[in-house]
Amino acid sequence: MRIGELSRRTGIPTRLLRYYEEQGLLTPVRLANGYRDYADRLVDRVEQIRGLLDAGLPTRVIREVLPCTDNPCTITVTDASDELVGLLEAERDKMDARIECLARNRDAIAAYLRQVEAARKR
DNA sequence: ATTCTTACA
DNA sequence: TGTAAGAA
Repeated sequence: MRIGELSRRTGIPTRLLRYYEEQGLLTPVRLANGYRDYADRLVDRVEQIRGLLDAGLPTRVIREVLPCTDNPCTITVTDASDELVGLLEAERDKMDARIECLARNRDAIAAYLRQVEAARKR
């Protein structure tokens, strides 16, 4: 499929799909006319990338972790560099911190909503 | 009509 | 990330 269809199927603007390619996150083949040709399986890949990006991981880290997700993860475990491990540990900690922050805000909002509900019944 | 590249806000 | 210009 060409970039337009992939964009429709993933909800990601074509601008970003080209950007992901530039960052080495996607590697579509080229048609004779120069148009990018994306394999169907790349739809999942794009969703994968979105998830990681939304989680706050920088593209340089995703670039190294992604190949680990679609291939049999045997060789990847072997060549996990100390640097990558450190990067991922740092990302994990950031995620933990954000989860805690979100949980607090969620609880605060939930409490507020309960108050609103109680007030309406009276 | 679609996509491509490059460049700028 | 969004948008624009010019070419294919």
